[in-house]
Amino acid sequence: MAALAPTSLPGATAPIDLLAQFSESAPLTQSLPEQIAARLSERIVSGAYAPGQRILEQAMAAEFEVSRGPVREALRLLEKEGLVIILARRGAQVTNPTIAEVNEIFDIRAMLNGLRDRMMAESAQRERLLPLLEQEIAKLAAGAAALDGAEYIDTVLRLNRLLTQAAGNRRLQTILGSLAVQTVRYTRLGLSTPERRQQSVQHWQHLLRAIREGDGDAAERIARQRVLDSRDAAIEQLLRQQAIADAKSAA
Amino acid sequence: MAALAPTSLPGATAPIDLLAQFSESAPLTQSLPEQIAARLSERIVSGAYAPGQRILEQAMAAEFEVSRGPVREALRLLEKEGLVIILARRGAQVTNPTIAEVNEIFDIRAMLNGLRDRMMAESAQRERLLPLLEQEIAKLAAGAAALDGAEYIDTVLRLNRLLTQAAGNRRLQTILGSLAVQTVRYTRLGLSTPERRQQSVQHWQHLLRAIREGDGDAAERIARQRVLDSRDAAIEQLLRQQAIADAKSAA
DNA sequence: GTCAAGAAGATTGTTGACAATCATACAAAC
DNA sequence: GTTTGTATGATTGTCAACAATCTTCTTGAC
Repeated sequence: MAALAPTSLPGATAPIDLLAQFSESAPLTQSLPEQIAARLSERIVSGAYAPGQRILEQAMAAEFEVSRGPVREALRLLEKEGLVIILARRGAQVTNPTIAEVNEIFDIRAMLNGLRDRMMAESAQRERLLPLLEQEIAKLAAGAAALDGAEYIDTVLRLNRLLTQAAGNRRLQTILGSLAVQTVRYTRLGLSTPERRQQSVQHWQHLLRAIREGDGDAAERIARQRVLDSRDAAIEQLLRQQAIADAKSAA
Repeated sequence: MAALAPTSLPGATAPIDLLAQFSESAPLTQSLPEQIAARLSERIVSGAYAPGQRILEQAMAAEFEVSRGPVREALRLLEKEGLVIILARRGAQVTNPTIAEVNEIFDIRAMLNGLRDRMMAESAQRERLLPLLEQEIAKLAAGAAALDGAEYIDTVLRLNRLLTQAAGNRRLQTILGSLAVQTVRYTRLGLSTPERRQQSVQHWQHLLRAIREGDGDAAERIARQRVLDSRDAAIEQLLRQQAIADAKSAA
């Protein structure tokens, strides 16, 4: 009955599709729950759905013109990503991460990116990936000043996805993909300063050298530092958002 | 209609409940899908359901005397734990991890246990946990020779759970809990040798000292080494199981 | 004998309705 | 004035049936 084509959902506009962006191998046709999850993910990440806001199965089913079943499953997918929390008999609501929780996410990312980049440096077949990496990092270096915020972050995301896929650890891919969605939520709109970008580019270049030289220890150390630096930016961004929210509620 | 009491499922025997064992805070009444997931998890971990075996929604619904809805959701929970894989329009089947995938799981555990134990060592409130840790590790040291396989592993699991909960990183708890279920699948029946146990106890004691002294670097290094050692045991165990399975299929 | 095409059966995906539970508002008692 | 109990409405949990899809078996051609 309900069509399964990617853009079959009513009111579909931008096919940004954040979830698919990080999935290991995007299937040509997304399932209905996945399509719904992608749409909702977009709204949460963009801030259209505020933290704490409830998401009612009935209302979503009506809007997307499906029954509650697929919506239900979509909400479970979003829970896996950490974008909503589902309480028994109380339904789903948009998560409202504290500073502490954002710290936790970045701590985990720091460790797992370290593992990933160490694997990369110690992989026998890294030669094959090096040209691609060099190209992407060159793009990053060139665009550090030129690109706008969203483009810059997209480039970094692409770079990260490249490394994650190359590491060849499926479960690591899944976990990092899930954490990436959460990360994007706090960095996408964040205007990274030129200084921070400059430092980020330097980190990537150091990482590239470590991988080229097969230095796993260095690759891990650099990756870790890079994530912990980006954590600071995310925290700042979150504080700014919260300040705005507080000001609004006070007005 | 269907009762929700913990033992309401037909044919319920042992309330082992592996899933609840690793959940952050076991709710007093498990939901129907959770109960079903726990039962199926038991069967997969124990080997009653062989790798590759399909799990049909209809059949499970009939056996547990529920409709397919809760079974469906239970299977999604098991997928999250990595015990089954769900393919679109082809249903769920028990995962059949390769040596490479087990390696991947332990690699991730090594990193995240490292983070966890570093957090523990650097936590200001570690003083409060130290007596409990000392007690458990003493129990482990005393029982290294006396306890049987399952008891020994349970003690190690309890110790790990204690540390994971104490770290206070919810997402880390979730990820490590999920990985632990997978790990148990390959170590529960594995008869660790006395030598390996002895070495494991030593590692725990070294870790204890590092935590007591607040040495985060050491705690991380030791935790990592401990997991990588246990990885070897798991791989051996897996090879043995596969050899048995091969012999059976050849006969 | 092997391979391809088609039909039948099995299985998941989706739907709408009903049951159980929870949150809220209101009233009554202390 | 505060608190407790109750009734009502809202919302999720579960169910059984239907639709869509995949797998397997059979049939036929080369």
